[in-house]
Amino acid sequence: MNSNDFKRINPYLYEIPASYRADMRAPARFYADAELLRAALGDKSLDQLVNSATLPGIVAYALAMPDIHQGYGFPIGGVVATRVPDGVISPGGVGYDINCGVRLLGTRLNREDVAPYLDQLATQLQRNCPHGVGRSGEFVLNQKQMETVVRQGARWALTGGYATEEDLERTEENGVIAGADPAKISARAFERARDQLGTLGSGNHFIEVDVVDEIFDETAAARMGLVRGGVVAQIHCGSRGFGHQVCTDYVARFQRVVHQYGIVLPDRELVCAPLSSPEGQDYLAAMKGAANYAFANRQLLTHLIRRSFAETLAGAVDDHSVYQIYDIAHNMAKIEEHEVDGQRVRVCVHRKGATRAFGPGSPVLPEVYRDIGQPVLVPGSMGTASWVLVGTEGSMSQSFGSTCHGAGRMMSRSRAKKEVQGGELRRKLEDRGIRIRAGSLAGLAEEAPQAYKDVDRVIEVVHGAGIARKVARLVPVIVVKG
DNA sequence: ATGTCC
Repeated sequence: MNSNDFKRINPYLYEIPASYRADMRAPARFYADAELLRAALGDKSLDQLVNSATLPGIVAYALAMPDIHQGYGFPIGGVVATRVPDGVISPGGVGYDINCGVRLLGTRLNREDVAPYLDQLATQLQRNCPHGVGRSGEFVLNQKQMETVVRQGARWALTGGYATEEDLERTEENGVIAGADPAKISARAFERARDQLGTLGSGNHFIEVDVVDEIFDETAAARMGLVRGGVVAQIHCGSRGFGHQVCTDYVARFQRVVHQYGIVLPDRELVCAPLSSPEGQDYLAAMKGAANYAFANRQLLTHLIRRSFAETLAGAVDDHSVYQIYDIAHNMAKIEEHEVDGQRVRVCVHRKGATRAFGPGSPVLPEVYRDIGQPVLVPGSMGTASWVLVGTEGSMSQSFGSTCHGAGRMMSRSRAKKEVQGGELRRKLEDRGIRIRAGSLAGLAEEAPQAYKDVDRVIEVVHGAGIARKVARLVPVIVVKG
């Protein structure tokens, strides 16, 4: 594949026609500029995008966001909507980290308030928030409690005083997706995850403290309590070993039956089952359970962040309270209604490394955000900016209410580890005034900013294409990683 | 992403 295979629809959108390959059931569209197109041609992600356009029941087109990169079967940064009930659902279209997502927390503090306490705050955050591969935390659940988390998501955390009603209201789906069924989740998944709630994990997961660097939409920013120089905190993590095991289990189960449904796959990793099949329905119920676990996980991390702010700042500042701005998923499949060619259609929207971005007026948004559109949280690579956006009418009409999710990896983990020295990277970031707390220097090297695309460029594309609108740009002052 | 191979 090369750039000649693409038709340029507008300055921010390319298309591969369905005639490109005989097995495509729809065209493939890629939101990008010339440089991001060149970057994406460096791995298999665009071939994976074309593969995803062969799925039975696909509606309109397969979509790729500007931060696309290679994933399991599907590209990370892909959006595929399949028709209900005759389309398919694919675990690879969701990803191994089910409901990996981002939570943004606000404070009443500004940069000057926290400046003297940044080292102490960084240390407390690292101490309080368990991090690293396989790491367990202080919340150890029995089977019954786990099943409650599966059914209730972040709402489960109300009972222990780890959540407020406002936190839940300001979470996608109010922090709980209906229809989760613990009976569809394996004993092994439960065993792996019962001591992992309220833990960060590793890889690109992080907790950050950021300062608002620039405001682009005063009205929307004010609604979220964002002011220039204001301090916010960000959580990026997912469902830990729980979602991973659910995905593993269902990929194996789907592989055993996919041939029975007469589905021909260009890549084994694209394995799927009809939405109406027992396998499809069971996966959906299990995936919802893992998604609810992830919402609960980010909720408990919120509790630990509040504890860290209190321990560091109580008595030192007037108000150290931490409130929820929003929490979004970027690895999920959801049944939604969208308008396609003037018709309302029910579809299963697979968003893998893509964020829901519902526009103004959507009834699923909390009242405080209904007229500005859904907040969209886009973390950049380590040490670079992160963005707050809102969903638009354009995302609703063009991209099944979806937009990008991050900077997008450009260099493999192994290459980054070879080319980047973790200790040196940490020094460089610390020299720029960013407090780094990293569990592993090798892990830090894998997340080096040079291994990622330029998040500001990614944002220019989605903003320019109209599938999200800029609200605020954030820059980090503390980064905590596994 | 992931008890980075039950």
